[in-house]
Amino acid sequence: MKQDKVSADCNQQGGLRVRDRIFNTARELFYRQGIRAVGVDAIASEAGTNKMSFYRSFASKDDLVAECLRAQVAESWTRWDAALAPHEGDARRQIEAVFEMFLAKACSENACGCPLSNAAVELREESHPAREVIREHKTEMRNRLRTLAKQAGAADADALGDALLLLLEGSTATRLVFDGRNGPVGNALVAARALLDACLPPVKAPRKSPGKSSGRRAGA
Amino acid sequence: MKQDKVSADCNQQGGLRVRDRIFNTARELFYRQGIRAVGVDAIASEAGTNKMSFYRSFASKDDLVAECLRAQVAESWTRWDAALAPHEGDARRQIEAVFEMFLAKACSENACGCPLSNAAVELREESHPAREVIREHKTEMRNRLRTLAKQAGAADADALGDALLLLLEGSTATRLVFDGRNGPVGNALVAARALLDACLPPVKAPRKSPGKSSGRRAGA
DNA sequence: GGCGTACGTTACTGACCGGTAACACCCATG
DNA sequence: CATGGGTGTTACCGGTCAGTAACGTACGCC
Repeated sequence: MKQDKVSADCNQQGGLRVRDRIFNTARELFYRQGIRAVGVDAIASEAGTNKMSFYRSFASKDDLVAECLRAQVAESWTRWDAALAPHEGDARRQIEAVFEMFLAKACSENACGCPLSNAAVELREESHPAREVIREHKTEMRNRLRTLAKQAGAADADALGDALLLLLEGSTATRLVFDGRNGPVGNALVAARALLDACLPPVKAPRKSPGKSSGRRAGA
Repeated sequence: MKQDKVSADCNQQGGLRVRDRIFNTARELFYRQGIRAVGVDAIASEAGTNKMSFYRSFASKDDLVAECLRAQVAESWTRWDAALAPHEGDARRQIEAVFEMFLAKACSENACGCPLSNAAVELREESHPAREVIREHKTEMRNRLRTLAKQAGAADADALGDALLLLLEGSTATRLVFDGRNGPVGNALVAARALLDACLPPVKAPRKSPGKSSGRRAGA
């Protein structure tokens, strides 16, 4: 009756199918306002459609939530691998690179924590389909950091990997309270560097000029 | 009509007034299941009373939430001060003590994160009365850690304090996903010790035997 | 006894929630 | 032209939410 389809979507999602518009809108709203705070009606209307079309594309809200988190996981690993790639073979530099990438996201304007960790707070029922996604992702993250720590030559790689994970999780968590510029996340990178300096063996004859490997002040 | 008052409260809150029973029940339910997941009806009936008595004691659910968090803040600082007291004058030992206390709580069975941080995830509206409580508490925590770092002689005390805060926040946050025994929180203390060793000047003639100050493996 | 305080009980409001039914319409494909 | 898939529209369901009104009752205190 009133199918505009060219306008109506205030968000710039012109050519996308309804399902994708709903999906993108849901991810944004869930992240910004919280999962429980956003109803399917709000998602649908914000996506320029209605609730009926929502349920033609998704079996339930819970399913949509799980799928949004799965997409988040995939994007997260894409960024992760992209950060590692330029420093193949230098595990310590890879750790620093993944920290830089991660913290840049966490610090960015409008960031409000980790979508997965936030979902873990909001969705406590063990039966929720999102919980498996969350646990799997965090476990994988932990394993990857421990592996990197081992490759970097840490004596207790598991402890170092866990320490790095705690710094990362703390960084995203504090962003729900503190500013991105003046908050404690601004010191996460120097903390990681200090930890790496303390737990890793001294640099063993790198190929390049050995004096400037860890750029800024490494003392704190 | 049916006022039992001696039984009816399955939880052992026999002699307490209705207001206190509601308050305690609400804190427990909010923490365990999440704030948005718990309605006033559930709180009232779990406290052995009804919704009408709820609204005779509290102006609104949001008010109750804020008051629960304020109580959490007060208890938190009580534990904090109790942890510091035995080591007056030894700031580094105080930091370790507060970490031990904090992590013991975070690791304990049935722990599921920090009530304040969890509330920050669930209650995103800036106007919510809980947000001020949360921000104030986390800021105070940051300041105290920075002060302790300075007293311990850190060159960059602000950075060290922030690093410690990130470790603490990460520890509570990961407890919503990982087990208390096998999770990364188990390595938070060694991480903190490594950080302290790296950022603090070497021990300057302590009174006691200097060889065993940092008990376990300090190298991480 | 009178009275006030604290509390229980029932019933209700209006809003919102997740989810569904039925129907109309556009448009591409055959 | 006919068909069918994708979509918009309206109306509805049962349930839950936060919050309120009105009334009844137990008990302590003067």
